[in-house]
Amino acid sequence: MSKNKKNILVSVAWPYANGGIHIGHMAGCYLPADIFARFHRMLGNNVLMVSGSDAHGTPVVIKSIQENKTPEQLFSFYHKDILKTWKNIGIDFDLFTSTHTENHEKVVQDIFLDLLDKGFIYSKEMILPYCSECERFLADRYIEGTCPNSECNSKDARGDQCDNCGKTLDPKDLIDINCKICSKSDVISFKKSDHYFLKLSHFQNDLKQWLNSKNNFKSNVKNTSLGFLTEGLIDRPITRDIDWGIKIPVKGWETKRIYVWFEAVLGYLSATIEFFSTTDDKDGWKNFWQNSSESYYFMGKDNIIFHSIILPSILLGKGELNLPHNIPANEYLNLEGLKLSSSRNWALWVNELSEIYEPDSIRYSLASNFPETSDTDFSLDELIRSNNQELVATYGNLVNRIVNICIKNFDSKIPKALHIDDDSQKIIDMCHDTLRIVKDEISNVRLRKGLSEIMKLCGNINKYIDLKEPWKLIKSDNEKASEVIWICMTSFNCLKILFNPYIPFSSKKLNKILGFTGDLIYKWEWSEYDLPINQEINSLGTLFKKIEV
RNA sequence: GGCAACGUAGCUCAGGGGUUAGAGCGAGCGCUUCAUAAGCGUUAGGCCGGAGGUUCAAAUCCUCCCGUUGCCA
Repeated sequence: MSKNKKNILVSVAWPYANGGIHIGHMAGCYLPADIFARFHRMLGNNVLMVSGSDAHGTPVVIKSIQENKTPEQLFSFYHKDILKTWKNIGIDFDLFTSTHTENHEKVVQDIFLDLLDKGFIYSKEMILPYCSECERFLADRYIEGTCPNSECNSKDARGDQCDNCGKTLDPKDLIDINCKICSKSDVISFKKSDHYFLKLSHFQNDLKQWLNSKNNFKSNVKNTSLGFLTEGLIDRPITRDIDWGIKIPVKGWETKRIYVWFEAVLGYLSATIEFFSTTDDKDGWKNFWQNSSESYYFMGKDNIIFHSIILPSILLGKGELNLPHNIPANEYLNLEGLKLSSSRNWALWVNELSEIYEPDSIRYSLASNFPETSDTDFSLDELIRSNNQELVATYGNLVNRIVNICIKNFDSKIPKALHIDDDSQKIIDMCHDTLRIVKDEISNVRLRKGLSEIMKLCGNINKYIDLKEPWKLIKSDNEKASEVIWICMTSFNCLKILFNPYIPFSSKKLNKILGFTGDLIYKWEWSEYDLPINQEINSLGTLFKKIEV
């Protein structure tokens, strides 16, 4: 670990291991986090980017019953599928683990016992729906019946809410209730069951003070969280009657498990501990959870309060652990105007998409339209358009036109500039400016703005080329032609850096085209003299392929 | 029902009390030909969801309404 560098923990929401990753997940958190992490690694900061599959919980159990598998088999299947996605699209985790590890279980149980010992966790009796056929307690949303609202009477009301009239329900009020899992009626009864509760109410004031001080939070995150506090925090049960999940480390509680929302958010901590457990520095995790380290939590907007209220409460209870530095939650990405939905199969799966399109094409089209301030819309037409009109026409073609001139007229060697005129100097200045601007934008997690600034630089280099007309200079003024080609090449060497967090595959290729060998360690540093004169460039074809429709 | 965010050119989105409201794409026109029919220039196109209010001044702040999304009950 280098000194005088920041420790940046990039925490990314844990995907449920009951399905694959679609473009909504990608735009919501995985790609933003990856861009952010790659950028900080380039700055030379100590970065740890962690996440993992959320293996436990009722949705995994239900899906496994439907697919006639064990929960473990189901989790294992999707965990592998998700790992494949990261590889396909270039999401570069330092550790992508799961909640189904011994390490995670131990971390969660230790914290559970610590909070229990401190009185932040207490037990209380609840009355819950129980299915005699399935022999299990059911979550409210797994029982259904007729809506008690006389103006509605919908037969598809769930125990927690009626989708038809939108009313929130108490499961006991449902008429003709039946079990959603076995689909039988007359099997539901209400039974007593003891559960542990997290004393959220205790943290109300500390959370309010903390949230009020977070001026770097975006307004949706801050206001949603503060609004939640205004309503008054209510203690929530953190255990369930289920047999798939983390065991409760207390005698007599063997038939119950810890509720996913309590254990999954602790995954960030357990994953950090797991990462360092395989190194010589077993206590290294503390560098990312204590003192001046900064933690960023990437997620979709539906997940905000788990990271702004629940996790901070647990961390405050445990003590000596940093609260989130920033929670750059994104809004939602729609697909052709409609909400993404796995159950209605309205989604584009990243693994399927990456079989057809280059990862950088997918990354670019998503990043140029990240839902950072409002829901945004995505379509395949838009992916093709942004690939062809922006990546191919503006950036790829820019590189290609100059590389061709260099190959044909300068024997594939980087030429030397004897003089730098004002126009050329402007390009160099623009490169420096763009590096500075984009650094600021990415640091503040305004990733879309950063990307558009880089494309603007591409446009300006194209303008410079049209102004200078090097294809004419070659015949009339070779010295001037050399200057123009050198300026372009050295600015490409800057573009390679600027684009690397966003579209790393093409940056790697550009690095090779420019004649560098081996895996260059990218740094967020550039000088016009970084590109050696006379270095031989490589003809490796275009950076991007046009998508024919 | 409550809270929060959002509603801006044909499309996707920026902006956010102060001269004629911005970008990219799409459309029209012109220039160019080194390049992946790529590049450059230029024109057209918007009572900034609706109605009130505050202000010398509102797309921007406030209230209400309508719509979209999320969370909570």
